[in-house]
Amino acid sequence: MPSKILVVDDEAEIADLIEVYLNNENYKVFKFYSAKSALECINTTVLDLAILDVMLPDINGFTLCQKIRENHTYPVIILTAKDGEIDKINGLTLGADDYITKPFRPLELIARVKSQLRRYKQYNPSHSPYEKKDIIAHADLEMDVNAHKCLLGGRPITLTPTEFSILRILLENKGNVVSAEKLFHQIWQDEYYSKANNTITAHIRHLREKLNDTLDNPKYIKTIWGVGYKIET
Amino acid sequence: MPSKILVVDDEAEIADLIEVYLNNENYKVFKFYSAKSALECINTTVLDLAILDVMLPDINGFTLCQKIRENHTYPVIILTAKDGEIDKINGLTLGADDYITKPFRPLELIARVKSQLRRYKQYNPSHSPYEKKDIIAHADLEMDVNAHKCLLGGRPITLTPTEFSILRILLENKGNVVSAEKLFHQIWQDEYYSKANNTITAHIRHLREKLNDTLDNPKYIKTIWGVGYKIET
DNA sequence: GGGAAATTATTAAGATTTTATTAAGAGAGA
DNA sequence: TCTCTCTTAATAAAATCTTAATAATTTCCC
Repeated sequence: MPSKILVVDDEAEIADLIEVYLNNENYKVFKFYSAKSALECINTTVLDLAILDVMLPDINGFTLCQKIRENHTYPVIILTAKDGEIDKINGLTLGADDYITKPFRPLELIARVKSQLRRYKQYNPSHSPYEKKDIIAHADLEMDVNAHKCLLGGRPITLTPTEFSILRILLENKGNVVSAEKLFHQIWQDEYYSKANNTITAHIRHLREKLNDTLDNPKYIKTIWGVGYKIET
Repeated sequence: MPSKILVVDDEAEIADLIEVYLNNENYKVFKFYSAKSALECINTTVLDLAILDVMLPDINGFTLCQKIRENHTYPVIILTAKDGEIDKINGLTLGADDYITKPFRPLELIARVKSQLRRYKQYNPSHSPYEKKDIIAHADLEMDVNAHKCLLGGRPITLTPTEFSILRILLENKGNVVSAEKLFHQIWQDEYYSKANNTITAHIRHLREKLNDTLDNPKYIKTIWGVGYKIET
């Protein structure tokens, strides 16, 4: 399975150039010209590396990097036109793994990408392609994230996008409680959240219905009163 | 435990300078002016990172890097006077994790060191000296903060959010007395507190009930008269 | 030191508030 | 039109807080 790489740069020529070089190395590229459009990808796709430009029109690269770090540990390479030392140090401090100044030499970029991927995957068995999970399984539940399929005891059940996301997030945090607020923010980015909002509960109900979960003895989604929901390990 | 960093450079001033900066960050530095003398250290010491100059009198930095990679996976940063693209690409291809050209800015070097260590240790639990799990244990009590679980002698007991918070705060201050007022403020931020308020006491009672604590000889939550509550070490 | 008086803590039960579930239907978007 | 999402309102469940009575501990005055 080829590594999946996120590329975000508002200068289309540069993003396109990077894409060409990465494709040439057989990587799967997810290219975006704005941070906002990239955010959805970050929250729904299992990625292996991200290349972010700092100067984006909507959200800057540093912030985007932090957003990634909230839930992921794959390497992040920051690209920038500025060569300021402070900038570099900031970038690296905020969770980036490498910092490359424009204009860069494509082959060096590729070399740094390879180096980061080697560190991330080869030297770190838990991230290696063999154990890599685009398929999340738990008990007799099985989710194929890319295919957007969900099997319950071998039988397919149809989930709406939101239901799918909720179940995926809960499974990714298997064993830990996830608050309604966190679910909300993971799914709808940083929109306003209020406790009066009942949508998460509604979707949870639909999910439990489809999973045949009873409230008094739920097999999958447990309610932790006053805290959130969780799936037991 | 401070991270252990190998520094190899035949230019003594540079090696010494790096050592000063690294010591300043509380790293333990193993400094050598030649590759040969460094080799023994590589084979006998458990290191966390290596900074290697390319132009060494005896064995060049690339070779040294490969020697390290024969048995170790900790990050290697290559230093060089040359800014050639081919060199950089070679270095990164041969197993290095980063490549910095001289003259370099010390703070950038430090930032890159930190970034590499973060990747190596923090993002990769198997190398991390401390467990990442958020578990507080005391006697036959065990709290998993993320899972919002509490085990008493291996058996799960269900605590309400407030009870959970109180027990957590007491355990975090194990050995020290925590006043009712402090508990109150930790849990309900900076709301008004009055001694007439009996809520903390009520929750303490529920907690003791669930923990099977008797008042005359409490195993967990002791009352310090006129002061507060504490859990003995 | 002994013994009220004052202070502080515990207990228990039930009212209140908070939080979660349910169900049905309106609204948006394909 | 159909599915999905979100809202509303009613209901249910659980946790929290209050009250008041009781118990324990300290204070302090003789």
